[in-house]
Amino acid sequence: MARVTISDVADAAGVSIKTVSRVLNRERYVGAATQARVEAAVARLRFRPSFAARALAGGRSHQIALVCDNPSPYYIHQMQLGVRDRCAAAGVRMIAQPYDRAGAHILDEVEELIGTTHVDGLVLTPPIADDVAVLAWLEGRQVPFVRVSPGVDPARAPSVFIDNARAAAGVVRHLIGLGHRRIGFVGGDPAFAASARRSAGYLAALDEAKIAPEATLIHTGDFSLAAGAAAAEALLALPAPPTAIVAANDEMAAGVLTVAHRRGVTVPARLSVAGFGDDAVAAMVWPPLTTTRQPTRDLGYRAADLLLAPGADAHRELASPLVVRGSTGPAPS
Amino acid sequence: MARVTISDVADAAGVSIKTVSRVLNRERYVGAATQARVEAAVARLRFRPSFAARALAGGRSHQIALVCDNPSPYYIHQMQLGVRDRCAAAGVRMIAQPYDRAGAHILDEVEELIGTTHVDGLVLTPPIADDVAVLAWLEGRQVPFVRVSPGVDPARAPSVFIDNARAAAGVVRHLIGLGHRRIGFVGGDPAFAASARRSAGYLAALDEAKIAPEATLIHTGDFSLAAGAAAAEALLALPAPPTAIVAANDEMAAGVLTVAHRRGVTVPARLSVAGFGDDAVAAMVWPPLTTTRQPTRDLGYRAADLLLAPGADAHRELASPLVVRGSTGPAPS
DNA sequence: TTGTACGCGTTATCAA
DNA sequence: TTGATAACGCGTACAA
Repeated sequence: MARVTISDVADAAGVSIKTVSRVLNRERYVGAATQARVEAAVARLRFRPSFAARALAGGRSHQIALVCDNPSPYYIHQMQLGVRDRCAAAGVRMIAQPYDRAGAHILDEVEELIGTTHVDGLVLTPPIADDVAVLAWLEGRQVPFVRVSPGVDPARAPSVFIDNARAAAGVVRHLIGLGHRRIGFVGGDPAFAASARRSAGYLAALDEAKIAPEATLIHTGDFSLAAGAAAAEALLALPAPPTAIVAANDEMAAGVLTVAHRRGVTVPARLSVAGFGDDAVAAMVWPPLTTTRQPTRDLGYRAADLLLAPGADAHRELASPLVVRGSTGPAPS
Repeated sequence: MARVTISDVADAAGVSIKTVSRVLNRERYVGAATQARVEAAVARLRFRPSFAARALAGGRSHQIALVCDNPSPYYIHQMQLGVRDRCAAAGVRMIAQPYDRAGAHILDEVEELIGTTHVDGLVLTPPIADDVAVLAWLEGRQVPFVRVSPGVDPARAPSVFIDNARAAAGVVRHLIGLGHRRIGFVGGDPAFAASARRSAGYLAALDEAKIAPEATLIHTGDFSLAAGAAAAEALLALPAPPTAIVAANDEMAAGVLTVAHRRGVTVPARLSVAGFGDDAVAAMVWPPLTTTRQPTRDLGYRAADLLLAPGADAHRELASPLVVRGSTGPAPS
């Protein structure tokens, strides 16, 4: 019942506690035989070092925090699993800290998180990754952190990201290649830098094909399913409705599909819908696309890697997950 | 940039560190004036007590963990937010610990979690809430924990839950009241106790109405959207397809809807679909139901309350979220 | 009502 | 290559 401490292990192995500590921290200068004895004792006693004590004495807590506040539960979940996997492999604990933007005062939350838990580092996802007050405070405290998909001041700290404009342009280009000319767009929450980039990509692809953008075909959402549905209602009620709709994330694409189905618009015979982003909702479209890419989890992997093994290239652009999702078909003639 | 400690606060307030500690822990016997001075100093210095030190010295870490491994990101997200809210109000930090069942050895994970982090308690969600090895180990270590929706041995520890059988029966009864006689059912993952209860409710309601259950109308899924879609494929291809389908959770209901739409089956004119569970995917059905209930977050609230303020009724049955979701309409004649 | 001395379990420093 | 000892920041027991 009582906690097993380092001294217990030391006694069991017949060495001093400092030696046990050396083995635990993989320091140099430990005799092979000694090391084996210690490791055996650790395993036999099921010894687990106390993070509290390690943090107090050593200044390292062996924990990092994943701070996220995102509209998509799928995104959060994949990110959590991705970061967690890499942390586990590195012997570090990830503590997930979900927030809701409504709760305001994110800086206070971060200050308290750092002050109380002593985490060794942070992974920040949008929109917190772009909160300059948070960034400044962390820099001041010299707390290591990695930004996921940074928008403002992207070179400011280590980060992982994809080229959102290029990826969005690719999706639109694909639709244009299928013969679509009237392509609707449902943009994301402006609070997320990715939204603007995806819009830019949409416009760039249209421009490339000499298609003039039309204001009535462009809507702004907030990444929620309901927003996708609302945009689709408006788009499909147009006198000249689009033959294809691109949504800035998969959840909004699902919302578009829902409305299309309800209104009896066949997809893709009369409409093509392309989502963008996580694999999450991909299964909702038809046929369900089984992609090998897991963009969000991948971002989590890389973010954790960057935090745990710094020194490598600090700004990683991941290959864009340029998967065209949804029931994309040729434009009706 | 050095850490602000209790002694700094003590100096600033002109008292001893013990007095500061008293104020922090809201102990009795502190002069009003003293308390005010200390609190002022705490605020001015932005002092944050170190969890590590508190855990070491006092045995309390002021942290609890939410351990979940669930197929639905929506569920996890709502649960995390619910538990987090209550913890924040109580001055306790929630550290979310998502797992994937594939990773096996959940007992090891829990042992390590407790051993290293010293969390003061655990919230366990299904299926971990029913892992008897984990339960036994926690009891042995006297670690407080709360089970969410326990299946096996439900009285074994404090828990929060709803009456799944009753709720499922209510949904089915509602459909029967609309004239439906052939009602399909897509069950959940057998690893989750709730699945069996929901099936039982379905059967009970049929029995009540003297409707004989048909094997071809009953499918088993795993709570995923794809499983709902697969079941719908089979059900709608039947010579005598059901006029209504009940899914054991909302994600599978969404899968059913997707397939129905794809096959040109109008909902609800020719088919009614009822999901069950989280609000999450409710918006996907039509018309979007705005319910005031948030069943999963509610479970999180209560679970946290139970853990943080024990002594109250240790086994809380929440009112069943008996909301019939989806496009339920009368049976076609 | 307030303060003093000790210990929690680990790492860091320095000596052996 | 190892071991003794002093921190780390806070709570607890006791004394004042």
